[in-house]
Amino acid sequence: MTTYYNEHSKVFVSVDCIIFGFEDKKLKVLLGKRKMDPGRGEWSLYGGFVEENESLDDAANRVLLELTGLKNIYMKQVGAFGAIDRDPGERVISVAYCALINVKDYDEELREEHQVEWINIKDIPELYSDHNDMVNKAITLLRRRISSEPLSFNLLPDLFTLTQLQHVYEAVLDDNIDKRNFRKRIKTIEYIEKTDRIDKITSKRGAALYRFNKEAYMEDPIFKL
Amino acid sequence: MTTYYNEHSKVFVSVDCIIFGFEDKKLKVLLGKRKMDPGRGEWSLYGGFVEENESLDDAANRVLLELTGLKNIYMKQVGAFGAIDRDPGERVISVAYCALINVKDYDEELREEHQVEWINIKDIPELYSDHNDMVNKAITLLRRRISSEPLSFNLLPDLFTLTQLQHVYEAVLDDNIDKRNFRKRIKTIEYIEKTDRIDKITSKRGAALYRFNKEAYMEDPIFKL
DNA sequence: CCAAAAGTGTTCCGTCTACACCCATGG
DNA sequence: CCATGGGTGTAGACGGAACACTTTTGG
Repeated sequence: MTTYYNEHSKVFVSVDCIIFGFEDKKLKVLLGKRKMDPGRGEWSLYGGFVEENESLDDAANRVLLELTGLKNIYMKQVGAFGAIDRDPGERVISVAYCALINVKDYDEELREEHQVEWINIKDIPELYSDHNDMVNKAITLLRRRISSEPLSFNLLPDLFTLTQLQHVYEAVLDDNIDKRNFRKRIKTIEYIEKTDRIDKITSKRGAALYRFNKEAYMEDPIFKL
Repeated sequence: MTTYYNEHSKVFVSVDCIIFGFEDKKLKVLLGKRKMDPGRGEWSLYGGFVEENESLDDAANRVLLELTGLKNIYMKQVGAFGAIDRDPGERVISVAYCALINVKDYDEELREEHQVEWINIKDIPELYSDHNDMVNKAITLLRRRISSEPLSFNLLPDLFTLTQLQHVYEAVLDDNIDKRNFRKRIKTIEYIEKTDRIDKITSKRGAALYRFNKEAYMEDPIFKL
């Protein structure tokens, strides 16, 4: 093996996942208590080390799969965190990734098995290492992007009501939205399609179910809400 | 030394700098030909390895200082690049950083000594490894941010004319801007202050010089242009 | 005297915001 | 029959876009 860079030092690289879910009209993050040293017992994001045979993105997807059993999930890099002493054990540079999942797709047993919990973003405790910074940066990015990219649908089932969709925006942006104005805007977006299905769970009258037509969006990928 | 993570592998981590400058009404990037193997002779960003005694941000600032002699420069992380084979030599994960400098602050001799050149972003050649991806991502971020953060001033001298400022926006956004509308918006921004100095270099009539009052901005850091 | 860049207002149009009532149904 | 959430339109305010001429002065 040719060794070009021997005079330099190698470091551990990890990935940490900020996994967002939407439940009970609130934006939540998956957090657990660390099951290893250093930092055993502290609240923490779920993460893992990057191995030789995988890219950063692959590592993030593997970690997400390990935890949730879910594949082909929306994931985006949040940034690299590289303070010297960020990890109390050894030098570890970590790359944070943000994922958006539909809470109902996550098997409850698997969640309990990994001992992670959905924590409201307004009630996030002090976390291990710099994980609070990671979560805050992820929230900032999510807020900035949710109005210019069709991200919200990742937090909902395939079929959703307009009220649910509005609640997602209200939870992410932490602000109230006028119902009529919201629905007016949705009507102008062709690829948010009304289906003939009716949701009777959350209302007596029943609410029309909509779907995001990804193919139609892809033909003209412009999103503004 | 306690070793917690021995079962995992370490990798080299580098930083690469996308250094933007504004010259001749154009947005440019500092590029040079690689002076080491692998990839010797290929066009490339300027970079360096992250050492044990420095954070990622420190490493990026050190590399920038090595190249330009400049300190306290606006720098922002662009993202981590971690494909397995991105470096043809060995596994190297690289974190890209974007810097904005005033071209006139960069000593020409130092520039020639390092054999780097200002290349118009419209004429960027094929670059080493994934450096084209890094540059493209940096440009995308810069475009997104220049209208909501006071970045443009970093590309200009302390005193600048409104025409110069407009040219910066036109170069970054690659679009023409209406002069009257532009100046109207500038007038509403209190912390872009007209000075009593006149620039007689680029016009016979002379143009008023303005400055960005960072202290005034910091008191109420809202920027919208 | 003329070329070259600086400087300056108004009108129009589209977009965003505020706002309140009726509808359908399950219990 | 009533409590609960679903669904609908209009008017006024505001902000962005289009647009052309006068001023100054060095050469």
